Amino acid sequence: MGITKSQIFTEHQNDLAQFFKVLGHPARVAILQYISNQNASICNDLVEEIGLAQATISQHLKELKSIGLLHGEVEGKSMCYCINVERWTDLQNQLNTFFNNTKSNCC
Amino acid sequence: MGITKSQIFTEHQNDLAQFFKVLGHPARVAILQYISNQNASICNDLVEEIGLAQATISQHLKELKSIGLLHGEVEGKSMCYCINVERWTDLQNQLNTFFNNTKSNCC
DNA sequence: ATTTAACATCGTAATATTGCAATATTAAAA
DNA sequence: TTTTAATATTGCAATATTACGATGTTAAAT
Repeated sequence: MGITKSQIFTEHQNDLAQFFKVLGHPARVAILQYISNQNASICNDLVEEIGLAQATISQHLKELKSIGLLHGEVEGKSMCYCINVERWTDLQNQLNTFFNNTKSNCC
Repeated sequence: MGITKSQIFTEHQNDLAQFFKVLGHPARVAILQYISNQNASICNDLVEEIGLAQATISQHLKELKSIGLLHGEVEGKSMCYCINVERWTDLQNQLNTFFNNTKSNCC
């Protein structure tokens, strides 16, 4: 069907999966890394750096914004995008909690 | 197009994104959590616990196996699935490295 | 040997995602 | 005011994902 049955999972499971999902595309990984190296970035730099069409980069930026990982500031005609460090750290902690709670031995 | 342009990204970016992607479905999060709580699990338990069809659970298990996170052992007619702790820890370290390297202040 | 139980795989329908061209929108520059 | 530059949005085509019924496969139980 292509539709995820979110109703049968907990809110936490859905949230966690949503975070992972947004990070689950190489363009979005690359965007985060590039912004981090530059300490900030305008969209046009990303288009040239990454090599996807402007519309496509814009879409990926939107998804990263949707989970609060990026925020953009208008700078004249440009947008300055940067990582929301507080959210970034929060997310890292959440993922580590998941990893630590899910470790187990077996078989 | 629906097709990711993997060629334009580094192997590391693609690998990282692939890990995130596999974890980016609530059913797979739920499977990992359940297996962890039980310390191991047979597929049929998961079908009852999670409430997806057997074929669907089997498919999700396959994806978790594809990144080495789970391994299954034949136990008579059943399969005993469990988390590959070594791989699990390795993955956690990789993700933390990514998070630590990608932190940045801005704007 | 048959049956049964537990999984895996296949085929398929429905929906989601990716990517881009075309077209807004917005603000500075001319 | 018109132009230009930078980004967002829309509309689509191609491919991927999710889910499940039906059908294999395998090993224990009868």
